[in-house]
Amino acid sequence: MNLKQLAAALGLSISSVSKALRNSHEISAVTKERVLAKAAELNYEANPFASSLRKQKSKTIAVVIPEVANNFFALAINGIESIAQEKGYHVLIYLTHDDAKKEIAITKLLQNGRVDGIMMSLSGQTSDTKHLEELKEKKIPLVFFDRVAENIDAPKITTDDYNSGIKATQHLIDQGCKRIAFLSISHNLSISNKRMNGYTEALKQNGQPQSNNIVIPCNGNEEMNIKLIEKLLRRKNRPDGIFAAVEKLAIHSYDICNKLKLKIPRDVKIIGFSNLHTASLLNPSLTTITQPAYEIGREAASILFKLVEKRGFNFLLEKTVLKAELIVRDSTRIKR
Amino acid sequence: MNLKQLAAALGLSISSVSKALRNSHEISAVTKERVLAKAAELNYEANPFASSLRKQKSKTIAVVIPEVANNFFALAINGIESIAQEKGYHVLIYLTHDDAKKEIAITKLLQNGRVDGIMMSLSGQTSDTKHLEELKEKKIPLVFFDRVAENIDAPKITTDDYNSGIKATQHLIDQGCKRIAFLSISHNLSISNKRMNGYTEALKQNGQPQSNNIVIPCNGNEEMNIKLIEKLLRRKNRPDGIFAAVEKLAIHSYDICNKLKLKIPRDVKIIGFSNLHTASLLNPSLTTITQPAYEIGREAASILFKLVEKRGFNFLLEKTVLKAELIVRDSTRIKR
DNA sequence: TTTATTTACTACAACGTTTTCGTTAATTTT
DNA sequence: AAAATTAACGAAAACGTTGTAGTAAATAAA
Repeated sequence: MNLKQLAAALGLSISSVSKALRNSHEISAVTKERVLAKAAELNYEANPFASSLRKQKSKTIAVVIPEVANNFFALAINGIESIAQEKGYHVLIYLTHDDAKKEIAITKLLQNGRVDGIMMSLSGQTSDTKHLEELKEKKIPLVFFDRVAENIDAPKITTDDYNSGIKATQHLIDQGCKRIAFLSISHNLSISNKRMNGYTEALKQNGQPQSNNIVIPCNGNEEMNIKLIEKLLRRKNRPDGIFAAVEKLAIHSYDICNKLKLKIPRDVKIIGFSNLHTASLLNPSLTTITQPAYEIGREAASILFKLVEKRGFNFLLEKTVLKAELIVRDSTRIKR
Repeated sequence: MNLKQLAAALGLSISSVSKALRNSHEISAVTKERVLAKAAELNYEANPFASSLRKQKSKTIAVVIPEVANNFFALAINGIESIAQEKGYHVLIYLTHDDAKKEIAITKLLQNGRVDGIMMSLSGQTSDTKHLEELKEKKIPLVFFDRVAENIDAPKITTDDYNSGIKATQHLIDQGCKRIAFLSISHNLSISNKRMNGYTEALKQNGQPQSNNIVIPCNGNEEMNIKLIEKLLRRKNRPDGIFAAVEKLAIHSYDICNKLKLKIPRDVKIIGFSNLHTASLLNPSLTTITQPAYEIGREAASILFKLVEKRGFNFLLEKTVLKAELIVRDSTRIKR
């Protein structure tokens, strides 16, 4: 069922039917009625590829993220999808699994007009950003969220990672921690670095010497991370507080504490960035810095659509910073 | 950069270049080389809409699921995406949020050739399946996974829900439970019904009268579900075992036990279908029936691509049943 | 009444591919 | 050497839309 057949069934020209369907003023009201009725009757739906080809618009956006089995990204997708559905857009999803090569391959796929815009959260392995600059050169609207590329000129939606880093670290200090370790992810990621800077700053503010900083450079490799954390907790002067830059590292820390028979929070207090909805049910419940993931998704999508719909407007390059929340639970509670 | 420009740059006709790019035997080896080189140099990528329009193929599939902030679906997407990436397909994602109306609206969107195939897990509110029949009528390849529509003729990938239901219930019985409640979701969903049938069967096998069955009909509304579960646990002869058809209901049960100061597993033992990766870290750790979500996604995607690529082959209507695993943890452990 | 203007429609040329069908020239077969 | 085949390319017609540029008839303005 295409325009041609529909037009034939109506005894009208193809162009008239097309115009009637998009409610052009060139078509009389009665004819529009007839066309709409017939289209509904024959279950006509415009071919999206013909439309896209002709209009040079795909009504589709891409979401490129490291993974989906992660509450933060899942919630962000929820937010993105809600806006996309409102606006009548379609959402393509691509997973990098924190692999820079995949990220590059994916951006290649998106250079030929398949999508009207891209929302992206960088892979932890991404250091070279040539592929992102290519997207900018091709004028494809691009918005970063959470794991942003600082050196690329594009809107960025994040949380206040630096302040949250301070808040988390200060909280551990307030709970009596003397030796606090920071579990970082990829030094390529600004979120990791900002959270770390917050950590460093909080220690400094509390008069701790730089030499007290313990930064564990975790990365994409799970097994390696687990080993690093285990090694950390086996040190003779092991930390009494852990600040995990990311949910997974907090979970690993729990596992290893269990393995090593270390009691949380008695032996080690743990805080982590996390959107785990079972944080309160963990044993012990996990103190978290929780990001407004859903809102981040919605905000990022809104901005992307503004870019998409008002092309040429490049005034939307500002950063949007949303507030993350410290939720204190048992994993950092002082045992009475 | 399009074929025309590329052809001009090469001094060849459009059709020759097109053929060279798809490695046609009509083009000499030397010319092919030249074309490939130039295409790479000029960074040529075929316009996907023109190709799709011409070939009547979109190289895109749709994944329609209730939600993404759920480990089962997130892992399934991982599986789907991994196969799609191998095959060079793109993945559109649509969330129904367990709303039948949204599901219907989404299927409408997918009827016009936008996708070559659809993978679907039904919303819990879906009772009428007319919209699914329409997809079948339009000959759009369709594969169900997990939350399948029994009455629609399409490949279905599930886990052995009935047997898992028996296993879960038997486990509770073995752990000494005398009054076991089943928290169902939507009576429209065959997975819920099958799990319930397993529950019923296990009770029967253990000589319990039908009147001992306690089935709580939960549904999409969270607050309502929480109230139902709370009411259940406030009964004077409250159950000493809960079998949750779905992860979220198990989590709610934990919350309510906390609220009512009921000790798990002492007062109530809890088991649930779940892919929660923190199940072992909960307080107490949660006994689960865990589905091979990633494999389900991969299997469903593989079958879909077979349907897509060998159109007309309708022999692939069989059901695929994968095994779910009972993982015993503390929430059902007999206290010594 | 003649000339503008508006109304309601149609023809047709894109959009960028792919593919069928020609068309030469070169090669092979008789 | 003539005929038949093959190799390598090009012209042109789709695919299904949309928008521009007509074109009649009807209405309004002169």
